[in-house]
Amino acid sequence: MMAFCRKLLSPTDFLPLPLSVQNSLRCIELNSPFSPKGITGITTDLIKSYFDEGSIEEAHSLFDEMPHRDVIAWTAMITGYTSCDHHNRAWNMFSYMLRDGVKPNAFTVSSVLKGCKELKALSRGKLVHGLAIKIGTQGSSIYVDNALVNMYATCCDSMDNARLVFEDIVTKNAVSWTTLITGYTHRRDAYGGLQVFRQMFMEEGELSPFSFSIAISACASIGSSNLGKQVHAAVINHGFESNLPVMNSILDMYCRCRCASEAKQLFGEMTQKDTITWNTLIAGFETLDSKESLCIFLQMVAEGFSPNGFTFTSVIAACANLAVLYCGQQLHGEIIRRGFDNSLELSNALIDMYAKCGNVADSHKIFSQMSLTNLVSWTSMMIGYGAHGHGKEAVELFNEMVRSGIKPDKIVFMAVLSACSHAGLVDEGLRYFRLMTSYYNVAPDREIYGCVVDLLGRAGRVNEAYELIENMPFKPDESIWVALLGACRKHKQPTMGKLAALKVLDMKSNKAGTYVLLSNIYAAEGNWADFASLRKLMKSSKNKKEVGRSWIELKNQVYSFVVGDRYVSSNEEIYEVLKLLIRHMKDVGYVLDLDLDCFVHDLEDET
DNA sequence: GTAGGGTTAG
Repeated sequence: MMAFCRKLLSPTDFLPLPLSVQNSLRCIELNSPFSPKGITGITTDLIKSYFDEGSIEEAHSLFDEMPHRDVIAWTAMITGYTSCDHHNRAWNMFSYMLRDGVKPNAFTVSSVLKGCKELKALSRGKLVHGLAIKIGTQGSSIYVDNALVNMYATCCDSMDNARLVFEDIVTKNAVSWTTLITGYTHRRDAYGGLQVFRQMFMEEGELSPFSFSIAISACASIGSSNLGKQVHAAVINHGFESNLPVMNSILDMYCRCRCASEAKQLFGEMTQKDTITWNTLIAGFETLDSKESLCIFLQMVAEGFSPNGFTFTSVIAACANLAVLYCGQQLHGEIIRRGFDNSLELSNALIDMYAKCGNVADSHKIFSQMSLTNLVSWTSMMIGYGAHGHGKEAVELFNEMVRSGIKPDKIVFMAVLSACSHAGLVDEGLRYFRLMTSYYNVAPDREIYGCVVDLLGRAGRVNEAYELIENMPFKPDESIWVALLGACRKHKQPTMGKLAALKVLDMKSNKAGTYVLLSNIYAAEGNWADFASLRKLMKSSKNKKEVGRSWIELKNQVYSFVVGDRYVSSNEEIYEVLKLLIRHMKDVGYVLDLDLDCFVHDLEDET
């Protein structure tokens, strides 16, 4: 015992120790040897300090040396391990505690349940639930009840249990409500979450800003600005407008519901802003208007806010969307200067950016230099290869990924199938389509079938593509027929093309492009009666084909233009570059597809 | 001396 105290009080330990631990030791000095906490209490205090500083091993050895460990000390260890994401060590501590005959209290039970929740370990959670009933903590501690709801709401297939425990809570507090709403929302049942949110008002439950943020995030996840606006109004009515996380989630909701002007207005009216506010707007505009997203980024820096990894991930994605290589490279330099270049997510965004800017070699350079990769890194690299027609490299990368132990998901299969499709590796692609279910146990969905239709269609195997559509376990949607129609157009298959076009129009799709393609087919087969009636229909419905837009980056400025654009034509330098590009395309053997494209443009001019 | 819920990435 004396040796233990001497170790604790040794002045040589003071200097390298974290500040909070030093403070605890000073407290011992002040109180020792007649500390009111007792030596066990002071040591527990120290253990907590070590965990707070992330010094796990120090906390562990201190606990090992404790001559007497009470329930509070054990619980501090369990909580400490849980806070450092060492959930299995927390569970082991709990087992040792029970083995030592120490009776857990409500603090212990709620901490252990949190660990079960993090591990999504339902069976362990159920054991603890049983124990909680046995020792009488369920129903007597709101912390235990809420932790049970949280554990069941997070584990798979146990939402009913979460609901049962929740309904049994006599005095539900704000945490109980928020936990249940979060449970539904995080398992992608936004309507379920919003229903509980509504129930909370009806039962006059305790309101808190937390429940408002999660309800808003539920509205965002279903893209309902209508519901989002209602919750926004409730936020104002209940005086939560001054809560920054709530306002940030409303901003995110407007962005994700594609309400750009509402988002901009709210942002302008917000009196308080933090990095998350800026990042939310920048990330939101990355998909809504990438150029604007870059402008907001400049504004953020000008106003003295420090961009972080999230910020750079969004602006790099914006550069990818705009295909502005020079801008992306400058930002990459800034990322390295600021030391964010070892971020996994950011490296993934850079792989995508370089590939979309036509520089797949630099994508690979980033990919190969990454110390840590995940499924997204491999997928981004495969998408990059696929888009550049390097199907073989994409397939090799897929095999390498599987060898490295990463389990493929649906999206990586889409990347491989698309890469095979663009490189004409039809049989290779079909092999992966088969392996997907038979070997990798990934269920193909409608989008995967769309990829396979595209794979067959691009190669001109339109009949096989049609057969696949007819036999797939889903009702074909518009995009699948559009893919087949595109293939028929490319391979000049008017009969199948007519069928696909009629299917698209059957789906009440008012896509003018489909009308144009169908009328082209009628014209080509000399069916002038149908051609004329379709053109009449197009004129009456005022359908206009969305204009195809191209862009060119010149001297750090992006110019966007459409066919016959006078603005671009008047800029001599751009015109010269375009002429150069066309000459280069002809030199490498590209033949302009004039017959159909001119027809489309003629029609556009007329409508 | 030990316990809880929310907002930003293929």
